[in-house]
Amino acid sequence: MTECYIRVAEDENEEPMEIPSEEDGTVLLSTVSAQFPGACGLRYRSPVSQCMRGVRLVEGVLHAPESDWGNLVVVFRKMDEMDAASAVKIKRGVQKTSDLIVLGLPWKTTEQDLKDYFGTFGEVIMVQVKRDAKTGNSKGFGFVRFTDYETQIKAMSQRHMIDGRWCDCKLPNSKAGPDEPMRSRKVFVGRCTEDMTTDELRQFFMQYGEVTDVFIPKPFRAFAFVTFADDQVAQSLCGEDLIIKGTSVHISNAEPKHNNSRQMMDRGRFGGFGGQGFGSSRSPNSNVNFGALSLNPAMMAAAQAALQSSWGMMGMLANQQNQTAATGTTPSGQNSGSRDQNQSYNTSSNNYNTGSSASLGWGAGTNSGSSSGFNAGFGSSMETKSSWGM
DNA sequence: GTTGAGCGTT
Repeated sequence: MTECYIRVAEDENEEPMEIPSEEDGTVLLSTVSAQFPGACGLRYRSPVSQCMRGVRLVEGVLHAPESDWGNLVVVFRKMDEMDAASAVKIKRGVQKTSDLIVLGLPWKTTEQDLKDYFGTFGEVIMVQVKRDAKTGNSKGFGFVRFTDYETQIKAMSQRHMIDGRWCDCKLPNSKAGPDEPMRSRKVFVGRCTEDMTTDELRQFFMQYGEVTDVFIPKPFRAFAFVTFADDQVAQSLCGEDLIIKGTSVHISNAEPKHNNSRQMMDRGRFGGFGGQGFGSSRSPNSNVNFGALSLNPAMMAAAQAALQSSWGMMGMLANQQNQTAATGTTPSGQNSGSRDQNQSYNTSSNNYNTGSSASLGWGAGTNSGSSSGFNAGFGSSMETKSSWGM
């Protein structure tokens, strides 16, 4: 077999592109993804069954279907609802406006002046001039909020001559975090194993986009942070369970350190899941209440993983299902059983952060030597987490 | 009754 070109398209109706095969007649997935970013495989329509058939993929090498390659269609990583969901997420994030601080205002400038001036850029929905409470004198700065994000971008991109002074219009420091939590370039990687190195994580996550930083807390805590150059790449991975070195890790938002679990719940992130009843009967005989349980570091980290984002708990539950399914088909797991691979989660309440009444359950096989309460242990672990300064 | 880099009483 000699090198030839095979025809590949994004869709059956699209014009195909020719990409080279290897000398042995196979095609490298990397060759495909070089032309079709995000590609993870190929498929074709079987002349026999008229169904779409997947092309065999082994270790990054695509093997020709039957006798030769016909017209191939690229399979992209996570189609349909995930792409749609992340597209919506991204769109929402981009369109969201925030208050802008206006610095350098003349003392005499009023809110009406601000509204008149910024109204020439686009619809204004809020203006403020900050004043001294007693004297009523302007402090020389204020805030403005536009309806449209495009207007906000325009306003921030230039200086403003207002009542005879040059003023700046920028994102206030106070709104850098909580207002736009979905636009982080950093993701939280839960359920890491100790043998994963920063280099390996970097290598792995490179496939999704440029990685600018990998941070693994020491000593080992079963999670890591990966920062991408592009926030959209980071966001597109959130909620995913990815397999690294045979271990399923869970990707979620890297929340700012001030976002503790209490704040997250008060913000109503868990509210939408109320009534769905997270598996209160999933493992009825293997649940241990936190109140009488001491957590080892990996479990502690797993708990943090759950609280890192609104998807964390869902992810852990989903993963538990995956794990259960996986152990059924895999003779011997690749993970040492001492870690968090075989624990079960359980809650009969949506109130995750109350001490004794919370009924988060952990699987059997945990060390229960100490009698320190969950609140104490968890509280200190959150303190530790804060000290890493995300 | 002043001032000129900053960061929002409600």
